[in-house]
Amino acid sequence: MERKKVLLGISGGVDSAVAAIVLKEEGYDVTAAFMRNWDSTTNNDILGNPTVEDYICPQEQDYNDAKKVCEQLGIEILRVDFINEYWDNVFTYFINEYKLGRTPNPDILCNKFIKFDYFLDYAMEKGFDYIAMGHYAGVEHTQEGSYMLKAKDTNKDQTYFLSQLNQYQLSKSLFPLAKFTKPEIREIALKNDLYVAKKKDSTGICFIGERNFKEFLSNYIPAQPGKILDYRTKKEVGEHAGVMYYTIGQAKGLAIGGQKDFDNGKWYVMGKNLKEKILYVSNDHEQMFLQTDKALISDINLNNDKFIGITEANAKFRYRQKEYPVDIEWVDNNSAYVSSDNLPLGITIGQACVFYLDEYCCGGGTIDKIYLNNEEIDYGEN
RNA sequence: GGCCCGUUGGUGAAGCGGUUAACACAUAUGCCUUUCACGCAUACAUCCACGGGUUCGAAUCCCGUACGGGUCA
Repeated sequence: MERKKVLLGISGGVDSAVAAIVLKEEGYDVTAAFMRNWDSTTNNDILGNPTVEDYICPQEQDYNDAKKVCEQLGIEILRVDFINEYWDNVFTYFINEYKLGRTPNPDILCNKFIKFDYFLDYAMEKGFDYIAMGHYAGVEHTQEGSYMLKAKDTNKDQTYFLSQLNQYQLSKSLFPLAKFTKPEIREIALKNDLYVAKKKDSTGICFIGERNFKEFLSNYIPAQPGKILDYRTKKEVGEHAGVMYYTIGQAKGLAIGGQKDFDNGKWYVMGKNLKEKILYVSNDHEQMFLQTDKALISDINLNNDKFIGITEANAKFRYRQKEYPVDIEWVDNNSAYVSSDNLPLGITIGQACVFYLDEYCCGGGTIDKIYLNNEEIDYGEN
C-alpha cells in the first residue's frame, strides 16, 4: 500500500519540526515547505520593527533553522512565497479594519487565505494527499466529513485561529500535534536532538513577528491625534495619537498618570468615537463599563454541516479566554446573535467569536456589533 | 497692599525632627502569548521649589526669595 504524501508547513520553530517527526512515525511520506509571506523592506515595515537593522532578517534565520531540521530528519524542504497574496488577502483587510476603529485578527485570515488556501492549492497541484501544520488542534476524518477538535493541550489550543476553515480545507489537513502537550513536544525535540529543540517560541502576527504595535500600525495608518475622555464625567484625562491604535480593554500606552479628581486605578479603553477622534476610558474598579450581554456575529463559518442551526454552544471571544455558554439566534446563514447574562468583559468588535461543542470546534465568525440590555454600544458613532 | 495656606519622582498623593522618602497610576524591561489585548514580576526620587538658619540629626522647625491658591480694605 502506498504511503500518503503530506506537505508539512514548516516554520523553523519546534512545533512544526516535531510535527515532522510525528508524521514520519505515523508512516506518512513527508515533505516540508517553508513559507515566506512578509518582506519588511518591500512592505515598508520600518517603525516599531526591532529587527530592521539585524544582519540577517528573521525570516532567513527561520529558513536556515528549518533547513537544518529537515537535514536532520532527512526530508526534502521546499520554499514558497505568498508575499503578494498575504498583502492582498490578509494585510489589506487588517489595515482597513483598523482604519474603521475595529480590532481585526489577521492570523485567522492568514490561515483561511494563505496556509489553508494558496498553500493547500499549491500542495494539491504538486500531487500531495494532505497538508499538515504544527498547530495545536485536532482533526477527525470520518464518513460524514471532517471535524475539528481541540488540542490535548488546552492551554495551547489554537483552534480559535482555525475557526474560518471550511469542510474542504479541513478534509485535506492533518494536525500531528493534536495528542501532545507543549512540554511533551519539547521533550520529543530534545530526545531527537533537534537543532531547534530549545528555540524560543515565536509570537506576534504570523509571518511578521513581534513589533511595537502602535509604531507598526503608524507605518500604514497616519496618526490622528485627539482627546482621551473619562466616559462618566467627559473630563479630559489625556491625549492620544489616534483612536485606531488602541483596542477595547487596553490599559498600556495610554500614558494617563494619577488624576487629581479621580480615584487611583488603571485606566482602560472602553470605546472610541472615530468621527470626533475621541478615545473613551474609565478607571472604575470593577471594569463594569466593559460589560456586554449580546453580540452580532457575522461571516460565520461552520466547518461541518452537522452544526448548521445550532442554538447553543460554548463561545470564545478572544484567544486564550475561557469558553462561555451562549444562546445562538440565527439571522441568516452566516450571521447570528449570541447572548448570555454571563459574557467576558471587553468583547471587541473585529475579533472572532468561535463556537465549541464539547471537544469539537464548530467554526466561528467576526464580532460585528455589541449590546447591553438590547442597546447597541457605539459611543455616538451612529 | 495686609493676612492665611500650599509647593515632595512623569502624574496624583502619603510622610509633619532620626524611614531604604509610603502607595497608586504612568513609563521601561522581563514573563505570558502564533492577533490586538488582559494578567503577572521587576526597575525607576543621591533626594522633598530655591537660599540661609536652629539641631547631634530636617522633606519635616524658623527666616527670607520665587511661583501658585484663598481672603480682607
